[in-house]
Amino acid sequence: MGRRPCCDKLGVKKGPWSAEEDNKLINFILANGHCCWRAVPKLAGLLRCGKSCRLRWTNYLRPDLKRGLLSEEEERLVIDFHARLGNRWSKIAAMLPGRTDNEIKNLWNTHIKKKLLKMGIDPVTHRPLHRQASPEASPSTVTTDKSDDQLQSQGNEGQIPSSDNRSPAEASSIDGGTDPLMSCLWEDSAPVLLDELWQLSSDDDGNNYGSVIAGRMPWEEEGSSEWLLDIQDLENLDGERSISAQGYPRR
DNA sequence: AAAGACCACAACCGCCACTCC
DNA sequence: AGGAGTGGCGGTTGTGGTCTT
Repeated sequence: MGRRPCCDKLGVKKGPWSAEEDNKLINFILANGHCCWRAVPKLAGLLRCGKSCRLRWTNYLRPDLKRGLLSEEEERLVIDFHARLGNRWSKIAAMLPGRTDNEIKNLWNTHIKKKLLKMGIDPVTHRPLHRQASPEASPSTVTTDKSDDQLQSQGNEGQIPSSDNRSPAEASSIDGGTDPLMSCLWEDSAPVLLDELWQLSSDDDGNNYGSVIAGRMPWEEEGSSEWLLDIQDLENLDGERSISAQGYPRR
């Protein structure tokens, strides 16, 4: 097709966003919304491409974003959704309100993957590593002698022979068509029914994940309005920002 | 205290899907 | 029908902070 780049490289700023740029983008979108991302930088007076603006907004500036580390329960959800969906970060993120695909992807690559490996669980297939030594143990062709790098580059392709990027678990769920959680996910529905779905669904080994979510869901915890404070911080550009250039206190 | 290694995460890149004309 | 434009996704990279030697 031969498409144009999303922006002509000339005169377009790249790299980390300044507080002033953030402020401009926030003010513009809160006032006007974003009808067309390509037009946003021009209208907002930013020397950025629309794609960069969209990314900055969705991954960092969006008012409904949660900040800070994922709770253990959120982490567990990510692991389970990954087992079912593979590297479909946006789908996974959609089930965790206030979290972005980028955030979850980063978390997976930096934390969870290592954690699972440490526990002897293959982060790709979500099966015990030693079980994969036997040919019939896993539908995957992954073997234990693969390095972490190989697993990474393999992504979820290693577990998915078909071209549609489905994990074996999700493929079987879809083919079976009986998993309410999966049907919810595939229908892109909001996570409002998640509690019930967790209670209904159980994994291959019969574990009932409903018990994991016995109490409040992670996103019900307080702090969902912290963005207001953050925006106020951004608007206070003359003073010292209480948040770092990345937008939240660093570790 | 300094240097190098390692880690975490924001941002970029390239591709794909969808819509419009 | 198919080209062009746009949004969105997943993989990767760059950068700054922290840790280790």
